[in-house]
Amino acid sequence: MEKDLYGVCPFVTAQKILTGKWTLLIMHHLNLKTMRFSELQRALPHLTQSTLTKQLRMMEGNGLVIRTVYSQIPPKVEYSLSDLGYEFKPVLSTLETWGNKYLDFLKKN
Amino acid sequence: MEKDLYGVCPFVTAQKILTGKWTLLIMHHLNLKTMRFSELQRALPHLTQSTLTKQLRMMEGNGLVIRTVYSQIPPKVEYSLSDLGYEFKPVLSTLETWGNKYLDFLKKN
DNA sequence: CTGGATCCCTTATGATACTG
DNA sequence: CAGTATCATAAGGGATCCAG
Repeated sequence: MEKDLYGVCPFVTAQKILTGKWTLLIMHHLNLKTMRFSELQRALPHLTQSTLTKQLRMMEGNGLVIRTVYSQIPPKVEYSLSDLGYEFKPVLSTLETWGNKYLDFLKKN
Repeated sequence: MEKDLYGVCPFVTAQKILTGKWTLLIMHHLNLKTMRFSELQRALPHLTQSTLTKQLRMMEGNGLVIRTVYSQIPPKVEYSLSDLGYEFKPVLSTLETWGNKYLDFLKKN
């Protein structure tokens, strides 16, 4: 990832990482456990295969996710969080709490 | 905001809210204090006027921001966080921490 | 000062079909 | 099983100009 002038602000940086429409959801699942590609697909039925692949590639490129390939037939690929990815956990927690408050808010309105 | 089937998950909800490229940054500033439109512009020199307006309208629509108009010449409009917006504060804190870790990571690589 | 109205462009996302 | 390739579309963001 390039380091431009805007990139010195933690919020701008965070925002960049979170742009992907499914990033948070994938982070959440991988935070619970390492998963295979097909497991992620089942857990996220609203993504197409190609979209999921792109998201994972992006997250891998950003250093959030580690991709482990087992050379065998049939192929097996596992996705897990990097150290940086695990450090994201507090954000997931607070975000989950807030997301639920927001859902309550929506119900009342 | 519509309530579709996906909207029962706090992460999906949160992701929707955070899609805006500048949402986090605006939240951060408004979390510190109520600001006028022109103050926000100065604080965020990389947004055009029209983009800032759109972002704020979106955040207002999402219930994060409150827009107060003072009927006077010249016009004065203040933006502040709603209760829901203030409850977002823990997310901002954890995100800031993580963003800084990420920046450190980038420096080393 | 605070925005509205347009037009344009890039990027993100999705559908579909094919492959080692 | 885990992708790739291609094509199509949609949405977000930005530039510019106008206005109460």
